[in-house]
Amino acid sequence: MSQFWKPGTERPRLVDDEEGGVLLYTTSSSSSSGFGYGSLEKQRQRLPVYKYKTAILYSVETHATTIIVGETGSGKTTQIPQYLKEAGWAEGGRMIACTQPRRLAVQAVATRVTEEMDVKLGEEVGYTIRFEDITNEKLTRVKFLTDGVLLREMMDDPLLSKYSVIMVDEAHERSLSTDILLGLLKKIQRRRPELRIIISSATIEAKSMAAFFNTRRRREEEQGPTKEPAILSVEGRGFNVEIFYVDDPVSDYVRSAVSTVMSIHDQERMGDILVFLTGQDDIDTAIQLLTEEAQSSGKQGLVSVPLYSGLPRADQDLVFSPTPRGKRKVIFSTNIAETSLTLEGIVYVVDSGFSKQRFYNPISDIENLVVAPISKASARQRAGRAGRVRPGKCFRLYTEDYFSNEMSVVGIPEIQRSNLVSCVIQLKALGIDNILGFDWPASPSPESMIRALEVLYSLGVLDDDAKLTSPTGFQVAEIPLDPLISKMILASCELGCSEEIITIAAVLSIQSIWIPVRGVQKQLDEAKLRFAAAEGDHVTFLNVYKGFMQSNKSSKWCHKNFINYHAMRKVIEVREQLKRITQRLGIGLKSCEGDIQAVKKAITAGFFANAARLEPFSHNGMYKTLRTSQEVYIHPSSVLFRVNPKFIVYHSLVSTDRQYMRNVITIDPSWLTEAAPHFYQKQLHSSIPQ
DNA sequence: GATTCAGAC
Repeated sequence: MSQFWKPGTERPRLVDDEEGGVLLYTTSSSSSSGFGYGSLEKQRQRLPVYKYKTAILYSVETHATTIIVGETGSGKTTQIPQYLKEAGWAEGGRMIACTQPRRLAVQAVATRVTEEMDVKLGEEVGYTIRFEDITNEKLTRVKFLTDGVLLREMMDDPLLSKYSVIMVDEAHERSLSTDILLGLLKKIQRRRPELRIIISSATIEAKSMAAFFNTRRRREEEQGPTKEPAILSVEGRGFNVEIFYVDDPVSDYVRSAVSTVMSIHDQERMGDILVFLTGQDDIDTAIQLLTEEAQSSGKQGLVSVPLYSGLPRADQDLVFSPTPRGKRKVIFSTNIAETSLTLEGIVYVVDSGFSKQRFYNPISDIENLVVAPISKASARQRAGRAGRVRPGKCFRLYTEDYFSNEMSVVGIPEIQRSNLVSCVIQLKALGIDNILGFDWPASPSPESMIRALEVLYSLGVLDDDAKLTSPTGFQVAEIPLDPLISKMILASCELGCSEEIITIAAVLSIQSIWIPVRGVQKQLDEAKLRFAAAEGDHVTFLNVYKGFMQSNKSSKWCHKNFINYHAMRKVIEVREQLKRITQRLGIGLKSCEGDIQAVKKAITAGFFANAARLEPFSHNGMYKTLRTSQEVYIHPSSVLFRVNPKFIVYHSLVSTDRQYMRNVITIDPSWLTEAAPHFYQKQLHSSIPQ
């Protein structure tokens, strides 16, 4: 698909864009290979953060916590770890850590810093992300890592004692793992007064971060660093972006976005356009509309490109290919372009004012994906995307009055919108007993916490005192997956089908192994039938995995069978990791040699709470969950769709117009009481006929 | 016969 590349020319490079996003250069002129040490050093000194070097180092020396407010392009991410290193914070066997929310950013920043320091990656400077540890225990002094990896490291070293300074980058994004990490770092600080924390954040969040880390008590005699956090601001290097609003609210933001693109193309000078929409549906509709309108009005020179994370890699690459001469590229994107990817050459931004967000309802225990208004912070971030190469313009498809008076200042932190089962078990594993009293940067609702505790208790992971059980609780915590999946893996060891179950676990932990196609639905269904198992989707995954391995992991084979090759590579990676972990836990892998009943019993051992029963006289395939008698249906993508077996266990619910069960297997209801007698005791004689 | 924003161990 990358037809814009000439063979033999350089492919795009990943380069840190100073804010955790990744900028993809396509021109060889920005390659650093042409620069010697001297000019790299000059480049470093030209970054805005350079002027603040002394102030930053002084503040870190004298304050337990320093908050750096750094705008786009300030250079904070690449420079501050180097300043700390130069100032001696990595001496005496200590290390400097810098966390990022995203893997790609970790790799890009680490690579950039090794170039600037003229060292080899994995020696003095290294990085760790899942599946990839490019560090050397003896040599590495500056380490970049995802915040999720740092959380995992705490399981072995709860006080993170090998680090002298921990810099948490992009804290304003308030991702789940960043918030957990911040809460834990505050606790560690009390035990390790010598530890320094640097939090880099956007303006809007700085004050609340400072309040959170302010542990100074009145009249307290202070020793060591000041407890009250310091706040330092570093200006960015973005260009000015002029903001335009609509006069009246728009009723259809997709249509409105398309007509805005048309008028930009008509009236504004050259430069690419980035349009923020909510999902694949919006994006496909918008591209179709734009094509039609351009055709009917005879306008030429527009090249529209979709961008969302589920897009196959080859199609994603189109976004980074240089815009052909005399053409204007229009990128229709989800939120992926707001923080995760930085696009070069964008001069105009069209902001719909919406994004899809996950919300969790602890009462019904259902996670929903809904189109919701974005925050002011997001709107500013989106607008900023227009000012990276020259002054730009941002067209907001909402009124100025709405922006000023109705938009919330910041979004709801992820921790308040999520199922907390994984989070709670992680805290428990770190010895935090009083989960409900944990000091968070933003507290999740008590209902969510209690629901998580209930689920973990029902899995046998927590005991009556809400302490981790031994060995089950500790083992489940050790496995980096949803605790329900981890429990399934542990059960499979006893049932002698762990070889099969870790394959299923790996498939369930990635989005989808099928190619997301529209229009060729029929072929996809036929391909699926080749692997379909009467027992259900999980067993079907085993058939797919077997076929993939027999094809010698062939991408051609995947293509032929409508299977996502990259997803299968990931399945293999996760599976390898699970293999290592089970070995470490001392539970060997065993195959059940085709005894599918054992496999289904293991699945039931983890997912017994997700059991449903077909309504006796249902003509439309209506099921009711055994636990809450909720109305649910088998998802049309399941191999058991329209088969409608009497009793099933599902992996997850997706709710649209109905509640659909995704990934289901048939079960014998007696396995439920076998797997979780405590859970199904009451229902034993009422809802489960024996 | 209907779809899943983004991210991570």
